[in-house]
Amino acid sequence: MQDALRRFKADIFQALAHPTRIAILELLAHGELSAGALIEKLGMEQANISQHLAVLRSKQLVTNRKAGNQVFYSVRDPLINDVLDLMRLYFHAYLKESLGMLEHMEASTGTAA
Amino acid sequence: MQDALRRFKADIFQALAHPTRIAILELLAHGELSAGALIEKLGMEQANISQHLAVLRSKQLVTNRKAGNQVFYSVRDPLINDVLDLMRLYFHAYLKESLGMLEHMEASTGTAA
DNA sequence: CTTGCATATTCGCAAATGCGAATATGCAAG
DNA sequence: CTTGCATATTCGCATTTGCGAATATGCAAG
Repeated sequence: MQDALRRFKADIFQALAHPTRIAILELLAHGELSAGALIEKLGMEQANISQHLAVLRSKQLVTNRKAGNQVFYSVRDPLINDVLDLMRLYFHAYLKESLGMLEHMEASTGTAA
Repeated sequence: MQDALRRFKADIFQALAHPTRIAILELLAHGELSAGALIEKLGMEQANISQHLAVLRSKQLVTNRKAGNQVFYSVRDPLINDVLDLMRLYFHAYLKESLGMLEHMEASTGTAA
């Protein structure tokens, strides 16, 4: 049971583990978009985006609504946006630390030639 | 730049995208543990755990402290625990929904034979 | 029914991942 | 220096992933 839970989490993380899929979710954070709109905004191959959408669908991270010719996607649970926001915080902390490390290195090696 | 950020996030999620690595981080949430302790608690191959620790190290999710013969690991930034906690929330929401769906199905098909 | 558009799926194929077996490294005791 | 323990790395090998090209599906207009 404990293990099933971890597999579940790992599956979700796996679905998030691609820059294009993160971009899709971030674009959808503001509201639903058609597949075509996503393809245009991301400037990538149609098949590629469709495949990534299939991954997000299979893990139930997005839902889709068909309207005539088009398919509109939206994030199923806003908690996912919270996770992405937390990652943004994490990135900033990390970045600050990296910059601090850089400054420290420059200070100790001497900035002037 | 936007893209670099997404690659960064995707890399972190990728590191989280394995049940064993999630288990490691959850065990470390309460404090540092030696590699040996992790191996024992998880009951898996030594090489396997060591490989997973290498992944977590390479993404800087954990730090290690060497003490004589042993190596002690700890999570570098507690924010990662927050991410895992959020995932727990997500899982519970998801589970409740799944159960709700199940109940609904049973109700509409009729529980009695 | 045919044509055309939006989207999804399938098909190789290259690259990445996960695993255990085997081997290497590094420290510490004798 | 040798021996032994704790941990890390390397080596095949099987599985999974990501991609574009090609093809399929489904709806809507004529």
